[in-house]
Amino acid sequence: MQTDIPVEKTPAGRRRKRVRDSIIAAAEKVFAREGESGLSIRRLAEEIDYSPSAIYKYFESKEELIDQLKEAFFERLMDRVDTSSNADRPFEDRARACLITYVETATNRPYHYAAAFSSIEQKDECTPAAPKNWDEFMTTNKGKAFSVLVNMVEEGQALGMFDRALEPVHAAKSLWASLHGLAQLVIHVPHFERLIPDDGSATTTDFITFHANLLIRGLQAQPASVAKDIKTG
Amino acid sequence: MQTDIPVEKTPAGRRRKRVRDSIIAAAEKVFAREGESGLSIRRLAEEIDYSPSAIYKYFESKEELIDQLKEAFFERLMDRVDTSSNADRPFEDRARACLITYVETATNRPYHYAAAFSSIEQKDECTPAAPKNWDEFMTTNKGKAFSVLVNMVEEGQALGMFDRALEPVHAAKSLWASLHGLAQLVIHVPHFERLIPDDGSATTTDFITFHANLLIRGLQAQPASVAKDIKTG
DNA sequence: GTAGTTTAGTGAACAGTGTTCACTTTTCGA
DNA sequence: TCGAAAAGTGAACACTGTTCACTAAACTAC
Repeated sequence: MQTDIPVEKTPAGRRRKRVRDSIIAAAEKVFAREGESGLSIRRLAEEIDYSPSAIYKYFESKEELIDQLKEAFFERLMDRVDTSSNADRPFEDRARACLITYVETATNRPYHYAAAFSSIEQKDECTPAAPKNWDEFMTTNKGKAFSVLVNMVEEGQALGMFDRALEPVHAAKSLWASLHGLAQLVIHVPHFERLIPDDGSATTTDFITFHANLLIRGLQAQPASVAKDIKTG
Repeated sequence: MQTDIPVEKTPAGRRRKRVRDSIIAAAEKVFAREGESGLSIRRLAEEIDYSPSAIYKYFESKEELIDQLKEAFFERLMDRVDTSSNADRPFEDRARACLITYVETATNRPYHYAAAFSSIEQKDECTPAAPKNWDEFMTTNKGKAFSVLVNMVEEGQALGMFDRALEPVHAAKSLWASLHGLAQLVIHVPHFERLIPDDGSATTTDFITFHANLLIRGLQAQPASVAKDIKTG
């Protein structure tokens, strides 16, 4: 029983990988459509024509399986955000695109994104897997996605477009929170984008753009009288 | 079986209310400490010394019970945000306090706040309870909390402190998203406030204040060259 | 090629969940 | 006091994740 990453070059190893992948594929299919509550081990087993207990030869628990889905999703998210922040365009366009990509990728796979933030921090030390310090966090896909934001802030500051008084990591955390929040509201609040008194026909994309513009505005260099209000830590 | 709001002036009615409240109290106690996963009907029944099926004489389902907890929490949230936005202080202080109160109240009851946004919108019409239009939403406690934000934006615009080019409801939605996101990250990302490369000693409150300041900055009146970027819908 | 040891896969079972339903007991109004 | 309505119960149903003894296949070493 070796569910991690050892050599898989022997025929048996390939066969094992094939089965494992088929489990993940089936799980992905169900999960994307119905989320965590729709995905049961027994249903999964039925879908791939194995017995429920067989799955436990490939994954230690349901949680580990779902963690794989979440990590894979975050890798994708990180990749897309990174790509759009490296495009060959003026900085402000790239910055905006980067923010918009984050929210759109998240909302396109609502169950994945929602599940990725569904566990709650326990104040005790019962979850040893949680990255405690900065370096550990930065090896996570979440951490990598976050570092894209930090780089973006720093580049904006270097260009003189963003306020240099802002601590880049703080500003990036603030940005992350704002993006995350919009994604969550779009996912969890029914018809969030249509929540307008006169029932305007604004699309989700329109509002995401509006939000991104507002965030960028907050980061921009300000008259001294305003900027001095911001404490950097 | 009448689980809603009829007259409760008769002795039997009072007794019924007492039992119902004791169920809610027990549920609240467990839920605040362990969240939805720790709260089972059987455990709840044990705690109040009734049989599990007795609970179904008072609540139609576990979901209805939890919905009550969530609504009560949101009423409290709304109340606190409203209070801090009506204090006798300069506008900017009130605005900041209002934003900070939202996040702090949310993070003080992590399971309540997380649970309040845990259901996912179904594109079909399977959830008839979801408020579809603006007016219906505004009768919700969520809606009322939201309207506090709208009022705040409008007051800031009237005072000339916030950019009048911003559509108030859009700006409020953007604000809500940013606050919601910070609350969620603090709740769901372990040690979010301590996520600093040099392990600075910034507290959660410090960061919430930083975030609020940044948001207010984004709303403030801008030079025309910047403000024209914002589309209002 | 055969013996022995891993590995793959299974079915039954355990402990738990929300929920229902026939049933008894209590309460209360006429 | 009688009868109806409500309160409360225990057993059962259909699920869930997970474990474990067990068999069947596959690989390693002689």
